[in-house]
Amino acid sequence: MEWDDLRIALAICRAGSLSGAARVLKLNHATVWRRLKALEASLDIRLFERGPEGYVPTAAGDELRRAAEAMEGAADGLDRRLSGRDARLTGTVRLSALDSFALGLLPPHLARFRQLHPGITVELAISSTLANLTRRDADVALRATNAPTGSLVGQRLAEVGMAVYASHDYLARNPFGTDWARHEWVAPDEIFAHTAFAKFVEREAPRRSVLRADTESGMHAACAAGIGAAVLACFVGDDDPRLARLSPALPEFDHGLWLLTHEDLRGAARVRAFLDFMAQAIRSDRSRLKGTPASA
Amino acid sequence: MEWDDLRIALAICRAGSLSGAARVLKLNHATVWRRLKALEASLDIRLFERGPEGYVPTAAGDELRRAAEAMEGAADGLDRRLSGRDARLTGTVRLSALDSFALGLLPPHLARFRQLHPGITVELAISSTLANLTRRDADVALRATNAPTGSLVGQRLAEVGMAVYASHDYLARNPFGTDWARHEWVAPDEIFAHTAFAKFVEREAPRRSVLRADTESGMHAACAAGIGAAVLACFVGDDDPRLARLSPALPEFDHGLWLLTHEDLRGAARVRAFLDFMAQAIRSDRSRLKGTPASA
DNA sequence: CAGATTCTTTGCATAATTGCAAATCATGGA
DNA sequence: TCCATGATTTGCAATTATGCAAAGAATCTG
Repeated sequence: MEWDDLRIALAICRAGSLSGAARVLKLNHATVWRRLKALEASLDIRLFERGPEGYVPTAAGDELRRAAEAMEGAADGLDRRLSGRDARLTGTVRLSALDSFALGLLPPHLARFRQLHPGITVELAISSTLANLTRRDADVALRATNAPTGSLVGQRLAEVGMAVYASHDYLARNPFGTDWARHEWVAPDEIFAHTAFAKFVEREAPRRSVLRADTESGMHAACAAGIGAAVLACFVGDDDPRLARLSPALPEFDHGLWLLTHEDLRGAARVRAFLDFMAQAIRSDRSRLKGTPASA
Repeated sequence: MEWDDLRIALAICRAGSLSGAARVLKLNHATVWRRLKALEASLDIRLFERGPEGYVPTAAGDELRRAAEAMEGAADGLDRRLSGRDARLTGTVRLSALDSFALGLLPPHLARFRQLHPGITVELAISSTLANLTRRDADVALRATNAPTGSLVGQRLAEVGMAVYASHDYLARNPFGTDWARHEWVAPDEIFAHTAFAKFVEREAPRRSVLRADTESGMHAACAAGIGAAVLACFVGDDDPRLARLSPALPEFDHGLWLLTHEDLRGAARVRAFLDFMAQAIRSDRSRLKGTPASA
């Protein structure tokens, strides 16, 4: 099956005639006719009914139309990117985000933003949930906090719910439900002993931490691997089929998710575009982020 | 731009040579060469670097690859639907993979496999580079090892190169080049003190580990955040624009990447399909995995 | 109804593409 | 270093695809 024959059949679908398609494709109409005839022969399927309305796609012709449109989208997107014609907005936006957001929430949104604005390079600076590892300047920060500080301005997009999770494997071996003291725990590294989670584990299950990690992704991986229970963000835990949730969202861990930028960057077109896009994208995820039962 | 030329360029991406692509496409190699040359001329962009590794896609070549794969998915899906051959294969394939492969290498291939075989569910069990966290059974394992063990059989697909990386921010503050003893290090957690990397850091820079992690992803994130230098897989470090490579691929860390399965699963159609697909997909990434200078 | 217009289908000549074979290049092994 | 092997690049002839023009069919208008 020749891919370019699919393109020709698509043009026939759209024009409703061979000569119309030929004009659009800048081919001789005889060529269009022959290529369609060859395609129908190779597939051994009639793609069009020929009648007073001209060429009308059969059911198979409709299937072909959908596939060919997807191919056209991919090819045209490639053409625009390679020719540099799709570069209205340019520049770099530096985004600082926590690792669980960077890995669990942002990739599809960043991919979509990239499609919309291929001229904008997003530099993602991953920082740890459990520590503020760097003082690097970022144009935009996605922060789990309860209020913006300093010269940062922004908008609160969602509540981030946290809950207790454990893997099905682990639970098969440790069927203790919500009896936290009997569980083994994947806990924050000791340098983060001041966090709410660390305090929770020390209070509820002293000396039951069997593994410690310094990133939420690390704890997530270890929890999923069956080492122990952990308190994870609901949007991370609920999306992982290996995990079961053992508690409702715990209010003592709740915090807001803010999209922040520097006051003086708000007018920059690329930053504006990014902020607008990310705000809308993350808001569309807010029930998932909150971890309400509807999304469990 | 001819759609069928994109298909040819995709075959070159995968085979890494003109003659390899010609064999797959059942074309004469001279035809492949000319069609590529014509495509590069029409786009006025170089799509491949030609070197000792064969044909290696440029950035534009990678763009083309993605678009062509999407087109291929649409075309193949159409072919199957029109021929009634769709949905032959069903079932579950459980894949065990190391976290750096799971996060850095596999997602596009798994997405592609899903397109080809929507009836097959792939369950991904992520395990840590640095520890074998679980004894769960997997149908297929992607392992960085030097020989298969036990009842596992498989094929060696690539060399995985490891090298020293550090972020540009870190290097601006610590311009010590290859003087390892003066660097600060992101190192494996102490429970993994037996690994080649841990021994390397103890030998080259005793007591200079400023942060430890129990996953390669965690070390990667910390290295990228500017905490210190780290030994990372080349396919992870080279693809991260925040990182600079401070060494060539280090032979003492080199290991093979094997695609393994149980002897008794080799005949299962879904596993066979998965193995065949993944072997070809990962082979096409082999120069990236090896971390040769051409891809740095 | 006849004529004009448009579309589809076909035959032939021309142009473009492809395969074949050879020359050239690069790499690995003895 | 030489030889073998495989890959890339090039020239020529053969094959295939395409355009041109004409024949045939369908529809519309006066």
